[in-house]
Amino acid sequence: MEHNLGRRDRKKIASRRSLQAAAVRLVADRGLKHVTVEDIAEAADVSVRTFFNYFSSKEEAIVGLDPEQAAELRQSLLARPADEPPLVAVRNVLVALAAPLAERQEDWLLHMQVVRQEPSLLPSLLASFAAHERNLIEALAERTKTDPDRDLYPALVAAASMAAFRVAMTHWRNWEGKRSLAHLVESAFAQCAAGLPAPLSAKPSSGRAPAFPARGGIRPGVAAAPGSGSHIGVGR
Amino acid sequence: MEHNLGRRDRKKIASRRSLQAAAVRLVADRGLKHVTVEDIAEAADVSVRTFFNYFSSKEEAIVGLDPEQAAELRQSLLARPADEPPLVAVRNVLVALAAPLAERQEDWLLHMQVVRQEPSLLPSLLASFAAHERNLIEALAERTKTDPDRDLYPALVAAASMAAFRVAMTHWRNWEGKRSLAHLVESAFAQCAAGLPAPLSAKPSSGRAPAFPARGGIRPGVAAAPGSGSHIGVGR
DNA sequence: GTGAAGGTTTGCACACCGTGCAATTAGCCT
DNA sequence: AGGCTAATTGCACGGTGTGCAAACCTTCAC
Repeated sequence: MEHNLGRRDRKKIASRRSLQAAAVRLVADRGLKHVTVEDIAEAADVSVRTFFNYFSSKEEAIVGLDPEQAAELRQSLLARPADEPPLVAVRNVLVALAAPLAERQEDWLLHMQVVRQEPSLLPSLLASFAAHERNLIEALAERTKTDPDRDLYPALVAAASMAAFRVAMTHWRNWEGKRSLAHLVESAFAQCAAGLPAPLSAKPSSGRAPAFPARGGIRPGVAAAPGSGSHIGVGR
Repeated sequence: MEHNLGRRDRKKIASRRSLQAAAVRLVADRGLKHVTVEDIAEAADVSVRTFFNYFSSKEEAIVGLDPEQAAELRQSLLARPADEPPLVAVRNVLVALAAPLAERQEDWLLHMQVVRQEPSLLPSLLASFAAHERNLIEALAERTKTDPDRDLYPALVAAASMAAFRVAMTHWRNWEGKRSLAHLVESAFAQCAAGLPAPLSAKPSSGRAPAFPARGGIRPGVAAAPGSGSHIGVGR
């Protein structure tokens, strides 16, 4: 899949990967603030200037944003059978995307851990999500033959889908991979497709019964929940 | 509401507002790249160093992230009657929040226009959304008595709500305020609550006539090209 | 009113970031 | 081999963001 490329392009890919890996590794070790671009460049054995030929910032190197992945997602979505409702089609694509992701669990969990521990990476991360979302919107608009500038629908489905995926990823990390990512994604989509009814309350069949929780508490009793800090940095 | 503060605090607020206003105004004029922190500080008549006492970056000054607004949102949500389903409660809070926002349409549309024209602001903007989302998650978890670290539900509702609001805002801007923001928000939430069914199939009772003001002379340059290169600045 | 206490503003120094430019190096193709 | 093209590198330079200490307000107590 990468073997019909010349040495030049292979080196390029290698350099990029090397820089990304070095960035993640160093930041995991020392923390973002104690890693300079010079450090990363040195670890990848290239000049600082070359680093900036690949990435326009430290953050970008860590977040990654694979350009070919975008096109692939779009293709996958358009390839789904036309009789699938949009939300189902997106779900299937994302579930399929989750499989290979789960194979490299270790890498991804480390990656996500770094992002969690470094709030200042959040802006970049979310921006990359936004890029995927735009991609999704266009693909959905094409699929449903609606105008994304006039109609809420494609933007809504895309936003809800990304939200579902993001939430699933976050919980996957919280459980440290002990629950299947695909399962979490499916669960999230199922709840969205059901209109996000109140939990624990009434069965979906009868109307929105406001008859309420009664606080049965299905939650597993496992204590834990170390006070998850909720600092979010806005800015650089 | 601000009069029981000493002169000192009033000056602080004034400085902050002044800096924000100057930032937005200057960027709207010259473009982000041609505005330095020094320019902003000068326009607000404070030193550069003082600017950094208020904001940690240019971006933060523009995006804004009002700290008191967060607490207010949380309060509003907890104040909703307990028999409202979570999604409805959030919708009502956000619709209420949209009203005062629509009053200052001009300011907000300018603000949003600046953000749209400057993709490198997107990361910061999304991060501020994320901050609100975390806020929402905690409030929802409290309301539904679920553990946000173990249960998908509060995170899902929060994410979907923010998505609905964000999409509504975007479309509001696309229509330049010609459609009521509150209506758009309600419409978005209604579609979410219905589970985002495929469009065109079942028409809502009150048919939103898709007969649109055919793009006549409205806004020439805004809508970026169809092939809108999904370039999104990730990073600084 | 006066002065101490505590907060804010400011200048200065300094490290890091990100980019344009031009020279050099290395892969590619005939 | 030798020209062509693209990547790498060094250098210079302006902008960013922070620590520190001095100067400068408010506030409050006396």
